[in-house]
Amino acid sequence: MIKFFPVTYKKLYNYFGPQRWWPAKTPFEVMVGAILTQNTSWQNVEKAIKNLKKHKLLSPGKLNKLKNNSLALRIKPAGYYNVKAKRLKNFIDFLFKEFGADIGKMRLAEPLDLRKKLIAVNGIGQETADSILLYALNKPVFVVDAYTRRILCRHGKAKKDAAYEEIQGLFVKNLRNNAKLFNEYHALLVRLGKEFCFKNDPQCKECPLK
DNA sequence: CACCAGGCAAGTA
DNA sequence: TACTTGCATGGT
Repeated sequence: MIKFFPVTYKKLYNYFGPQRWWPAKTPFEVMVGAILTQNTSWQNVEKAIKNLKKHKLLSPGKLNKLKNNSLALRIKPAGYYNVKAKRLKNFIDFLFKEFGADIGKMRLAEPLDLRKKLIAVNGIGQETADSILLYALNKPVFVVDAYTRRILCRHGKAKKDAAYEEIQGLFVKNLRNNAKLFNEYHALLVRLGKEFCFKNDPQCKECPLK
C-alpha cells in the first residue's frame, strides 16, 4: 500500500493502536454478528447477541430448533429482525447441510469455494461472507464495507459506485496476503470512518493522519 | 425533528 | 445492467 493510498495501515495503527477485532468470544458468535450487523450499528447488535446468550440460544443446534418468530423476538434490538431471523436460519441450515454444523470442518474448506457457497445463501452478500471468512475463520480475505468505500472515494481512489471486487482488488494487489494484516487494517478503517469520515460531511473532520 | 448505522434481496425498466 | 424500495431498532 505504498503510494497508492495515503491512509496506510502503518499510519492508522500508529495512531489508533490495535483494534482487536472481531469483538466476539467464538467463531460462531462472529458469524451471527456478521449477519446481525448488516446496515446496523454494532451497539444494537451487541444487545441482540446479549439476548441470545441470556436465553442460551447462541449455538447452531439451539438456533436450528428455534422458530423464526421466536428468534426475531430475541434479536429485535438489531433491527430488521424478521429479515435477519430468516437470514440467520438460512445460514444455520447451510452450516448443518454443508458441515454438520462443525466449524472445524468448515475451517478446512477452500476459502474461495466457501465464499461462493456462502454468497449463495439467501441473506449473505459479499461483505458478510468476507467478514465470516476473515474474522471467524481467519482466512486472508479483505473486507470492504461502507466506510472503506467512503474513505477511498474521499481520497479520489475509487468511484462511489465502484464494484465490491474493484475496491477489494485495490487492497489485495497492494498488500501482503496476510489475515492478521487484513483483519487489523479493515478494523482500523472502520475506526477512522466512525470518528472522522462522516457520510453527510464530504469534508470530514480534519484527518488525524497525514 | 432528521439522520445514520460494520447490507441484502427483490422488483422494475 | 442499473436504479429503486423494503426492512426497523436505537443513538445523536
